Amino acid sequence: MEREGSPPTAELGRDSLPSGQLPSSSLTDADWFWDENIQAKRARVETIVRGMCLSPSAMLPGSERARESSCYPGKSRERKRKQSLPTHQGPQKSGPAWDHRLKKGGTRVKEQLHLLKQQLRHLQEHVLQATEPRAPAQGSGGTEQRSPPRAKQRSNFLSSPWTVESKPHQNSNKDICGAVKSRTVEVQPQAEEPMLCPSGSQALVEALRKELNRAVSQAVDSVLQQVLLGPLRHLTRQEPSCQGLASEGRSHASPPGRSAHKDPLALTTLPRRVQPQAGVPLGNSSLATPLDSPMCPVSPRTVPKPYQSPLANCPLTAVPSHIWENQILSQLLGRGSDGHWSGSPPQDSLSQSRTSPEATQQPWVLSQQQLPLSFTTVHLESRPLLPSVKMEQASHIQEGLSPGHLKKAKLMFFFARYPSSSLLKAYFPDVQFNRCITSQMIKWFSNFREFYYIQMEKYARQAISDGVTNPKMLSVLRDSEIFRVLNTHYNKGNDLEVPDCFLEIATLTLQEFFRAVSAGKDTDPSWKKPIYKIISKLDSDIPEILKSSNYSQELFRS
DNA sequence: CAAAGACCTG
DNA sequence: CAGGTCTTTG
Repeated sequence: MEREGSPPTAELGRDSLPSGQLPSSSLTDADWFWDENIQAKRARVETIVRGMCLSPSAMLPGSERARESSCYPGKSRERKRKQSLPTHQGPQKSGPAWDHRLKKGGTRVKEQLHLLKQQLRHLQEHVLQATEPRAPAQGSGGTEQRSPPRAKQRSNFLSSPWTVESKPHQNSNKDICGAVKSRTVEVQPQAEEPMLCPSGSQALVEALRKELNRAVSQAVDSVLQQVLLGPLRHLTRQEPSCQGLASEGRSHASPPGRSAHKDPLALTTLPRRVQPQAGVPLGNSSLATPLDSPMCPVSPRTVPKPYQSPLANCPLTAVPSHIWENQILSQLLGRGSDGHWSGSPPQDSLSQSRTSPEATQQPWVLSQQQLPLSFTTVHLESRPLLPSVKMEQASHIQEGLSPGHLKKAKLMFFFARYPSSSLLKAYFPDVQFNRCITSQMIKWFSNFREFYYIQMEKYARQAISDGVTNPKMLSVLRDSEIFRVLNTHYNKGNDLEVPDCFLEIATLTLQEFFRAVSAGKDTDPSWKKPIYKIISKLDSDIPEILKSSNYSQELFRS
């Protein structure tokens, strides 16, 4: 009872920021090198194939969005602390020797590679068959534009005054949602491109065939390497602009007590270092509707829908491809591998950044934007071709929790502060839940909240001592100091663009703390409880992409 | 009384 | 972040 009031206040001095830390270095040189290398390969393949058939303008949004996160904020990152998770998981720890797996997997994978190659060849033939009859019919005139402009997605981040100014380095999230891109699957849709070829010129077809062959082989190689080295590194890139789509239609829930804050200044949370840029209406944009992007729908604490309507614009709901991809990788992997080659130093990242926009695309994203019909066709068609190797699809279900899981949990915190255990289970399909695991995860979120509330209280008090009187003056914007702190804590690697809904919640929380403290409520031992209660009702739906088990792995490696 | 959380500590 | 304690809740 009594311990509630005192302790937090003690350290609320504005100086006690948990900053000044080092980046947790988890990338090995080898990882880097291979990744770049493979990216380059992919790029070439894609370029070739596309160059053959597509009118250049067709699918490119026009800007190449450099997604290389090369320039991290020189800022201090979190304390580098070993992520001690998998180690001491007490009871249900299975301590597999990872390197073993790798070795064994090596040969097996090779065999599978051959298999794959063959199968892909089959696929090509299918493709050609599909192409030839069609080409003459089409004639040279009818190259229609098959890619609806992707402006819609882009507008989200482009139009955001804050995104632009506050996080120039955060470019991991350009496209729409969707997260994982699979080298394997990706090639296939490309292979369908010939349909677009204007004329039925034999030469073209012939050339195409050659290139296809080459491309496919390369792609397979790439996949193999990837799989052996760092399966999912950089594979996923969260696209938050879609979170809103994950739910019904309430794009704009405004919980009671939440209102638009139109104050031109967000004093406390706007650190001195922020100079409003010309033309960027910093504060006057209402927090409630910062972007045209949908807000996270605030959902009452209900059971998460296991599957969102596939009718949503957001391709991330294309679950099938997802699973599909899992299967492929699983097969190649045999089981998750953790191989680290020792290799050459990193290479130029130029080639990569050049092509990164496409490289970042996900198969199912492509499918909707660029390959309306063909993708599904190929996709379905090719499926049976693959594996003679059946594999338990949910292959890498592990018992312990990996650092990747932790990362993912943190990202999830942006959407849900109080996830139920069932929600957690739904979002960690690759985790074998038991009592310990569950409580550990719950504990994680408990810790997350702790940090969160401490920060909120701290900044609220700071605002008060700074002379702020109107809670509406407070808001958490992307350039706020508190935002930086939070982002650093929950999203170190900028794996995800912090969703606007989180900013809203944070703002609200901040204001609530402000009100409470300035009203002197903090003398009450349990004065925070009402705030907790409010916040606990404001969890949003979590984007489906986060559900992917691959996502954890990807995060693991990055 | 058990479970869920907050809070404290290391 | 994990462990432990203490409260609260149902």
